[in-house]
Amino acid sequence: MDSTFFNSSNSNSRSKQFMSDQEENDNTTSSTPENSSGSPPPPSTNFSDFSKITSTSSPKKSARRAIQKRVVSIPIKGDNSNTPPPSDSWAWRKYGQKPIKGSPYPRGYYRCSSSKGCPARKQVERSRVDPSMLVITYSSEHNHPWPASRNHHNHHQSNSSSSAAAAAAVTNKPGSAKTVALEAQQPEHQDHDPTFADLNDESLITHDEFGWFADMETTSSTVLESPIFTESGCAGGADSADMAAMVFPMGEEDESLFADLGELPECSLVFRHREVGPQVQIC
DNA sequence: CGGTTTTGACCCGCGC
DNA sequence: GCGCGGGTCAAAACCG
Repeated sequence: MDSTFFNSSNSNSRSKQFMSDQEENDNTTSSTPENSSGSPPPPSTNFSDFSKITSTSSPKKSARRAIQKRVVSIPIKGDNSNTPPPSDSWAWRKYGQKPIKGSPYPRGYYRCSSSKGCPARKQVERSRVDPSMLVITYSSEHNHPWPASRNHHNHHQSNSSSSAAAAAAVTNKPGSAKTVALEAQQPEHQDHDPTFADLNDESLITHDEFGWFADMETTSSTVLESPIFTESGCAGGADSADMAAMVFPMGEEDESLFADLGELPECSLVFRHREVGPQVQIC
């Protein structure tokens, strides 16, 4: 099914691909001139998970292909240990689950099934620091198009994807909020990649290739009242700057997008890579 | 019947 | 060099 996706990487480096990509991504996203210059290590707060992804750098990895990632942290109402991942309008197929050391909760691995060859993947896990937080990491290759119609897929998956349906149910829980951290990855030599640059500007993230990314961002752009963010973001203040994440309010357009998402909670927090420090908004 | 989930095994990078 | 941890594969089971 996803043969196309996997064909992009050799069997020998299947796992490496993703791992290295993350690292590359980290490198890329955290190496922006503004950020790299004396940027302190990520806060060792609830964002520990994000830190690994957004701040860690691994220069040794050569550029291969761009991988964009977004990390979404969603406060979950209730503390069900079997909380399914929130729906994000795309169909996801779970392809693995692994217990994470240091965390009583396993991490689920999902692959986009909205369309053949969909390179997107996401990891869903409970925050080890705050079990009430669900951390979702979205990732996709830079040059791979994202399913054009999320709405369509969303509806579609509702019928065929139990996980998606379940996820929606979860996110529909009133009072729940989401924290979203997204990050993008790209080859080292593409520091100025226009597309990637867009990632630093929510208003421009609308390219087809990154339509999903833009959508994701928008989708997760709702503000949120995140314990995590409250602690490290608000309290942390400066140290959260290197988190390369920021929060931005959800505008009407965002809401429109959210409309079709439905499953997203009233509040969500978005972390983005940007030279600007994170912003915190509480709804 | 097609697609998804579950779960054990395998692979690989990293740290010691 | 070895062990650990994380990510993915693949087969079987499950579900609508």
